[in-house]
Amino acid sequence: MKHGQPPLSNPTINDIARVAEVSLATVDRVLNARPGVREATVKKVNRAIAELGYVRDAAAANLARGRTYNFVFILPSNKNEFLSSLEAQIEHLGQSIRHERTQLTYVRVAAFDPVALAEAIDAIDTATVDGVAIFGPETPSVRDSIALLRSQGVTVVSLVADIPSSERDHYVGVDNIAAGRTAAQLMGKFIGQREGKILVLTGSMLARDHLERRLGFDAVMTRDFPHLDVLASLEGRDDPDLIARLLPDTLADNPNIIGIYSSAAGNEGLLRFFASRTGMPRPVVVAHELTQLSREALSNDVFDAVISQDTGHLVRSAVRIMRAKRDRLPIQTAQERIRIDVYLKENMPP
Amino acid sequence: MKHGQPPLSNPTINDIARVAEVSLATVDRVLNARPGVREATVKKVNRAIAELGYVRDAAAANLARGRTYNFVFILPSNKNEFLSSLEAQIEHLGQSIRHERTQLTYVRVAAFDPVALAEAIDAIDTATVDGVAIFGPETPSVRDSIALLRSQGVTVVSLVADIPSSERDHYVGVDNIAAGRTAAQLMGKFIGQREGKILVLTGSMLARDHLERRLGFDAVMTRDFPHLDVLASLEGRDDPDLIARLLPDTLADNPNIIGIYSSAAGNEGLLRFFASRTGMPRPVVVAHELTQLSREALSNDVFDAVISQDTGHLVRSAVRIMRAKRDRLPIQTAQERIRIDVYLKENMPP
DNA sequence: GTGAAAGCGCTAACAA
DNA sequence: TTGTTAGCGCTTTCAC
Repeated sequence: MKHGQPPLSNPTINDIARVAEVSLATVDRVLNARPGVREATVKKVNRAIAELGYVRDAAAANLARGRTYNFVFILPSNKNEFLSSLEAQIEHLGQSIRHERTQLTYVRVAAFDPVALAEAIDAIDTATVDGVAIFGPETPSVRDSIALLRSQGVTVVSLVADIPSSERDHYVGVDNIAAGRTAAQLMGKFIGQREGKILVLTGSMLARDHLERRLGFDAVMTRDFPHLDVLASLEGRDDPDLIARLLPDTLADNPNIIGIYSSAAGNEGLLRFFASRTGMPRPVVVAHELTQLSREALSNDVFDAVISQDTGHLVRSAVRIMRAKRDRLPIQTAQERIRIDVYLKENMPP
Repeated sequence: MKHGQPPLSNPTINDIARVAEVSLATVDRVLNARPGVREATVKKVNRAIAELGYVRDAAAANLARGRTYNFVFILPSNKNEFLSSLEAQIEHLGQSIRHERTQLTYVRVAAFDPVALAEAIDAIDTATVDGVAIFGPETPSVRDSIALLRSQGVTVVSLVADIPSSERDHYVGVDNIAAGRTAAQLMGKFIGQREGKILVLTGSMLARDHLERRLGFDAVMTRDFPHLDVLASLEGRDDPDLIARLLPDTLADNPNIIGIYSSAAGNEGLLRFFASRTGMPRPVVVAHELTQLSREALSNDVFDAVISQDTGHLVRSAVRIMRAKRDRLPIQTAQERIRIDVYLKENMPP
C-alpha cells in the first residue's frame, strides 16, 4: 500500500443515475427497496451500482432524512456500582450524541423480577422508540414481550446477560461462560498446590449471566484443579446486607475455604464481611467488575484479580448496533465483541 | 431520566443567524474563527450560540466541505505477527472508511533505525497528508523531523511506543511501564514460593516501549518478589534466528531459569527454541501480543499469560484522533485509552 | 412508473 | 465587514 494514492472520490447517486439513464428519484427508490419501479429498471440501476462500486453516504442520507434515533435502556433497579457505572455511561454518551440526532434514556425495573421486566417491555411506546437494550432475566414472559416488541419494528438487544431464546437482534456483553472459566483458571493458578474449598458467591440463578459464569467456573475447576473442592453457590441476590449476614455461617460451616469467587454484584457485602472479620487468613479472591470498591480491594491486596467488562464499551456498542439495525447497515462484529478484561493491581487503568 | 422525553431538535445556524440578526455567512465565519468580522458582531453571534446551546452538526459540515482525510502510518519493516496484524487492521479499516472520505496508507521503514525513520518522516508530502501515525524509536533526529511535520500543519500521533520528547499531538498505545509491572505480577504470582532466575527477552533498548516494559517489570519484581533473580535483558532485536541462536548459551550459563518474560516481538524465536529443546522443565512464560503463535502457545500451556493490546483498537483510535485534530474537535479520552489486555488460555477471544 | 425540484445543516465562492 | 447564493449527497413531496 503506497503512500500518495490517487485522491479519493466515490461515486454518488448522480453517477448511478447517469449510467443507468434514470432519475435520482428512481435510484433512490431502488436503493431503499421502495415499491413502484419496473423490474427492468431495477436491474438497470443495480447493474450501474455494481459497476461503479457505489456505497451510500450514510451521513448525507441521515441529514436528508432528518432521522432521529430514540433508544431506551431497561436496567435492574437495585443499587450497585456496576449499574451506576452503566447508568453514568448512558447519560454521558447520551449527552455527547444528542447532536447526532440520537436520544438515550433508561428505565429501571425490579431486579430478578421477570413480571416487572415484561411489563416494562410492554410499556415501551413503539411509535416513538427505535431500539431497546434489555438487561434482565430470561423467562417465557420476557421472551414473549420481546417478540411483540420486535414485531412492531423495534430493534432489541440484550445487554450483559443474553436472552438467546428470544428473537433479540443482538447480544451485547461478554461470553459469561468464558468469564467463569477465566476466573477458575486464575483461582487455580494463584492457589497453586494447596488443597481446600472454594466458595462461589452468586446473585441469582435466574440471571443467565450468573448461571453461565458458574458453569464455566465448574468446568475448568473440575478439569484442571481437581484438588480444590468447589462448594454449592451462595445466592446473595446482590444484596450487601443479605450477603454480610449469610457469610459468617457459611465460613463457620466450612473452615477450610481458601478461595472465593465473587461472580456477581456481591463485592460490597463480601468486603463488608472481610472488614468485620480481621485476622482471618485471607483466601484468594477473584471478583467481577472493576469499580471503586474492587479497585481499592485490588490495591490493598484483598482481591487478587477482577474480571470485568467495560461499561463504556457496552453502551457505545449497544448504541452502534441499534443504529446499524435501524439503518439496515452491517455490524462490525470485531469491534462489537466485548472483551473479558482481567485486572490485577498493576494493570488497573488510572 | 424518563423514557419518552421531548423529541430532539437541535438549533441550527439558521436559528443563530435569526437570533443574532446576522447572515448565515457571518455565523459561519464566527464558528470557524475566520477573519473579517467586527468584534461586536462576533460577540452578538457568540451570545446567540451560548443562549441556544448550539453545537455544530459535524456530518453536515463535512458534507458541505467535501473534506477528505489522508492519513499515513509509518511502521517498522521487520516481519512479525504483531506488525502483520497492525497492517491488516489498517487495510481493513481503510476499506470500510473509504466511504467516509478517509484514506489510509502505510509505509515501512527499517526497524530500530532512527535515520531511516527520520527520512521517511521528511518524505511525507505535507501538501496532501493530514496526519501521520508513527511507530518507531525516539531519537533527536526523529524528534526534529516530527517538529518540522507539525509546523506544516500535519497532525502527528505516536503509535505503540511513545515519543514524548517530540511535539506529537497524541500517543496511541498502552502504558508500557504498567504493562511491564503487570507482567511481573503475573510472573511472581504464578511462580509462587519457588526460587530461581528470570530471563527477560527484549528487542532493542532503542525502543522506548521495550525499555519501559523492562523498567516496570524490574520495579515490581524488586518490590514484591525479591526471592527471584532477574537477569540482564537479552536483546534479540525481534529476530527469530538471532534469538534461537542466543538462547541455548544463556540457558546453559544459567541453569536455574524458572521464568521467562518475552517482552517484545521475540515469541517466534522463543517458541522455536522450546520446540528444539524437549524434555526441559518448562519455565513460567509471560509474553506480549496475542497472535496466532502466542494463542497456540497458550492453548498448549507453553505460555502462561499474554499481555496484549488490541491492534484494531490502536488503528481505530489513531484514526479517530487524527480526524478529531483535523476537525479541531475534542478527543474522548476515555474511549481512546488503550487497555493492557491480559489473556490466559480461557479468555482468549475466539 | 418515473422525474423535477426543494431542502436537510453547513460551507464557500462571489457580490456588495 | 457583511450578505447572497449555489452546492455537498441524499431523500421526499408532488407532478406527470
